[in-house]
Amino acid sequence: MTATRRPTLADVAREVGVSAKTVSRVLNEDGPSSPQTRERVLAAVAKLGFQPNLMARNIRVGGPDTTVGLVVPDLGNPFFGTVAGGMEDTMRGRGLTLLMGSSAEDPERERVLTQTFLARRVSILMVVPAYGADHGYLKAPRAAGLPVVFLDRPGVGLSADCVVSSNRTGVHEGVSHLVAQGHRRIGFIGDLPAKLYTRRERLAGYRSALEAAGLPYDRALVTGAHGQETAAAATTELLGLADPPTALFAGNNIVAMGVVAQLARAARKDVALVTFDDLPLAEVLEPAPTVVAQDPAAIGEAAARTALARLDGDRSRARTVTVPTRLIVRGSSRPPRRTRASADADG
Amino acid sequence: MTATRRPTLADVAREVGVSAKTVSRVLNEDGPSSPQTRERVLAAVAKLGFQPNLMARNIRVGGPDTTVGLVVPDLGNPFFGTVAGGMEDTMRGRGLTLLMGSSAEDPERERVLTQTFLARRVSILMVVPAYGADHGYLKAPRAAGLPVVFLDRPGVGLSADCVVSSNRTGVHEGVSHLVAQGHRRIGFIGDLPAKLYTRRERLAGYRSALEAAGLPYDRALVTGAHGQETAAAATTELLGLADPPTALFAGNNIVAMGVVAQLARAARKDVALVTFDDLPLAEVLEPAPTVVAQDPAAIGEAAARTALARLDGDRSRARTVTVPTRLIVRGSSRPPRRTRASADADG
DNA sequence: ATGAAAGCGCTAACAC
DNA sequence: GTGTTAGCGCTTTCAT
Repeated sequence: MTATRRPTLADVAREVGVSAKTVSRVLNEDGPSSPQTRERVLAAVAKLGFQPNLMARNIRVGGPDTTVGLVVPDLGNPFFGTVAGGMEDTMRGRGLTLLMGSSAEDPERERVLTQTFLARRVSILMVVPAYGADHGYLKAPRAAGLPVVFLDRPGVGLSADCVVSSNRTGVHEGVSHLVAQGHRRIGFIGDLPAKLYTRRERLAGYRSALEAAGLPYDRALVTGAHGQETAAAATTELLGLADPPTALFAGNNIVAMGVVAQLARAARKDVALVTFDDLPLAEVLEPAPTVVAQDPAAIGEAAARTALARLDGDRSRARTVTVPTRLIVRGSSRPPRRTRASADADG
Repeated sequence: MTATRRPTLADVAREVGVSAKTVSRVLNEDGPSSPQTRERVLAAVAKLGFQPNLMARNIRVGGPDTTVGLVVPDLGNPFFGTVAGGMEDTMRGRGLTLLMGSSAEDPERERVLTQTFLARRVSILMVVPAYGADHGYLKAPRAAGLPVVFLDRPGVGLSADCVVSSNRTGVHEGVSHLVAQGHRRIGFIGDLPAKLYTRRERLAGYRSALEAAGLPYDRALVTGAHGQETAAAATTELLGLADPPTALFAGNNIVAMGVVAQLARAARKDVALVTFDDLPLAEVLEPAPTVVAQDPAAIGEAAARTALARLDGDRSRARTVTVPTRLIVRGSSRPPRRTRASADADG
């Protein structure tokens, strides 16, 4: 089996006995062409199995490639997968293809990946910023007209469009719900590192809810985790406090899974729980977790729409789109049992 | 803010006062270059923010682009996301970037996506075939040296490398486990359509396990579902039979979620369950599902390794790599309660 | 150690 | 309606 060279425009032209430009015209429905040549060109294309080289085309046309570069921290996390899906659905109509890669939450890898996207002359760049990354190096490409959109978290060192969930108000709502159920001591297990945007925003929502309820902010009740195991450990730690919380708030989907697992193992059905991000099979768990659900597909769509508007010439200043979260009340956010601690507090 | 033109090699050359080729040499560490020119070129590159145009490079070099095209049926399904992650980890060392798109399980969309990948001259093409798709059109590119690997399901109309889970033996093992627990009537809820490769293979494993145990194959116990809701309905249907199953086997992760949810809603903890694919938070569910776990990351890695070997000149005939599944026994596969039906059967 | 010219596969701009 | 020429940004080849 010899590796046959892929046919080019010129090969097709030769086959038909016309010029390359004519073939190009037929294929791109550019200028006019007689029905007959049209026919014959198409036949030759089919016969040779010709496939236009998009790279060559793009290079000549000079415009950007019809791809969208997307950097996420983790391909296996369904949250980002669903974001990508929403994005793709919105982009398909424009003939844009997704270039996708994982930064593994590592700024260096994010940078390398971004650079190869730039080298490919993507039409649009979408980035879920890795913690600690600086995006100053995107200033020039952005100034040159490349739409840049940050997802889930704002970028650093660069003012660009950004699409995030309503972290603060979402958490506020979730925590207020716990307060309304009668909880006075509510633990917060955020993501890590503590300076991560989502962590800060969500913690702010937690604090504002406490404040609104006239409840004190107790640092001992606030911790963080990265991954299911550390979230489980954090749960154990909070529940082991001298004056333990009667309810917990979990700061993202992974943390939530760790907390749910640990509460189940410890058979602590008495501890109320609200999580950020919905969980698969949530309604089946006992108790079923009350959640502040994000809408990842909507995030992807919003990002796509924003970027396409830029591509279409929108030169207004960078804006932040906030995609609303939704509180889904299930069984896990029940009122506190009256323990000695809470009885004391009430007294 | 004027849209500054992106600098080219020639711009850098002009800035330094050397020829384009010299700049090219420095950047690619091709031929020799004096330390001084090197220095000055690098400085100019940094100053102008020059970014080589990969498309232009590839076009001249003639080889394929350093991208890998991957087509999956659903970006939001973590199974495929994890496959992609495993793949990417293996590819990164070779400087390959992932082009990823969703076919939405639609042959037409799969074809369009594949064609744009071909037009981009990807180095490798990876496809999770949509049901009903025919891949004959990939013969020519494959003959021309493009490594093609099918994932999860074999391709149709084209003999190419393929990486699949050990569907048949995995299910055999899972069903045999139920048999060993004393179950005699085991329902099978596969995926749909019924002719889908994974469905057929898994059903074959079910039948072979029954046969090995000397149990009859009862068509009434075999059904299928697509999506969580229909899986729940199928569960209800099977359990409503005159002579209902005491155990169920769920044919994939989505079906599994529907079955778990329905069993929970119906409070049927007496029904044993084994699922294909592990579930998030499985250990926390009550009862915790026994599963035949796939290893999606390993599938991605195996696919990547196979394709890279082809890229490196491996011309041996197409092979199928089978990635082993693993039976994880949890609480859901308990022995049957003695019901009248089973007592009759035993008598 | 460096440069000039030619060309990768395609299309823009102008012929005719 | 079709062909010619030039050139996108880069690298190859061959000089120097």
